[in-house]
Amino acid sequence: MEPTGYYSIHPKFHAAVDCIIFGFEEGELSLLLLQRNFEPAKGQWSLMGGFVEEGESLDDAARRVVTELTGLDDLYMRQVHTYGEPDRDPGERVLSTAYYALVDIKKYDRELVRAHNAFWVKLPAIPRLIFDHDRMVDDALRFMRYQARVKPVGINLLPEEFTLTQLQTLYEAILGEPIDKRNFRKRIASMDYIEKTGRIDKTSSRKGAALYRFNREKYDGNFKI
Amino acid sequence: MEPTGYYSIHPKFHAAVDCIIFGFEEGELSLLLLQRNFEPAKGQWSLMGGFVEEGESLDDAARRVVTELTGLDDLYMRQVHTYGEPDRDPGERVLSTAYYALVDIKKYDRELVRAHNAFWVKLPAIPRLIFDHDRMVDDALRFMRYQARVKPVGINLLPEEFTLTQLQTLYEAILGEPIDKRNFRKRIASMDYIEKTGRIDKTSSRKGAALYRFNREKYDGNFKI
DNA sequence: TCAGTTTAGTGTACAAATTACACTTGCAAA
DNA sequence: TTTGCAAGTGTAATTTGTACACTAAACTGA
Repeated sequence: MEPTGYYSIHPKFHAAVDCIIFGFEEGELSLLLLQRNFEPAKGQWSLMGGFVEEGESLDDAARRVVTELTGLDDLYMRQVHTYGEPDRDPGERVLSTAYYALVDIKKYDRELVRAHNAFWVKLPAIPRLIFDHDRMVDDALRFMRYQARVKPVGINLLPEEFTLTQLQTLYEAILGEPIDKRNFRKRIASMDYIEKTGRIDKTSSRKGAALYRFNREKYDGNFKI
Repeated sequence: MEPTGYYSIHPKFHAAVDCIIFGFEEGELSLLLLQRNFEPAKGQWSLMGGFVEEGESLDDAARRVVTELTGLDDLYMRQVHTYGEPDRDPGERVLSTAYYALVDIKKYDRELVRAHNAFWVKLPAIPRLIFDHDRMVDDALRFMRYQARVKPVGINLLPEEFTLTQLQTLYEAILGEPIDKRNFRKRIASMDYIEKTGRIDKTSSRKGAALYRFNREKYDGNFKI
């Protein structure tokens, strides 16, 4: 179609994806981080990442990388930002696109995670990360918080069925502030796409708590931004 | 530092930036678009774009590209998204990062724009664009609208000093809906970082309208979101 | 000079949304 | 049967957002 010479006078670069993998447990957000037992930056902490391959879209690369580490498919992932400073990777020039992923922390493949020398680290205890990964985490967290304020994305961090107390604790963790229980439940009650399953969770209280579920069809029908 | 072999087994890609350049005139948002008199896709409409060069960051590349076209420096620009589908450019594989820029439409360099065969096109009249540039415009517009709702970014589309009527017309154009004049002025009055200059604009009314200015120091001091 | 035209500028009442706040219920274990 | 524990529930006050119409100033042209 076009003369390939048009493109070939311009440089090419490695393209990578780095994934900020969020989990939720014990009332706190966690990240799945690698203590790198491989080069470059062996021994240091980093995000899970990987290079984009021929014929693979950025989104697919990000998905592949998270699946490689967790064994999970069907992930909620969103692109955050692309980092393109010439010296951001001290080895060679690499353009890296950050994605965040939301994961049900009960479900990941422990073997795969162990094999990668990866660990869930609670947010306040995040160690210093290599390159510009600290900044990626900041940006992803800000973006995820924004999205959680306007869409029920956080639900992807919980199991299929969850109690309202779990949901509230999750939102407190995401937003970083306590929420009034009655106001919270009033708001949830007004969302018809969060519906009672009729089943009861007995693990965390003697009385038992009603289990709820996210109804995607009802939600998509409403599309309140 | 690291063995370069680590990187070299992975493919490299062209990296481009494409810029959604917004202007504001006669109560409407416009985009600065190219009617391409060069390959590829000669004859079709596209965004202004360019390849990322060695040693140049993504942000710098986007800035350079907009400056090449408009002669303007000191631009308000934000990264929108990176598009990485393998076949998005039918010529060769190119990863493209979209940026939006806000430009005072009174100030650009007409010679440069003419030389590039570029034209300001009002939003509702945007033609079909090449590749995935339509989607880039959609995404940029959505992102810019969101930002305009929470920060006074739109002010970058106006001259240094502006009347409240201009500002209201701008926000009506950005949000795509009419705004009540009294409520609008009430809201602006509560923002101490939009301050009267004491000067009067006589061009658009016999009575004359007070000129206002954005005070960055006061705004940064407040950091409301 | 006076009537007409044009845009700037101003306040109040109502509705809606958000916030603050404390006790009762049901169940199981001791 | 008593105790402990988390689940579940309503109302009043405040804040925020929305609807709405006239006067003021200055120039123009008859």
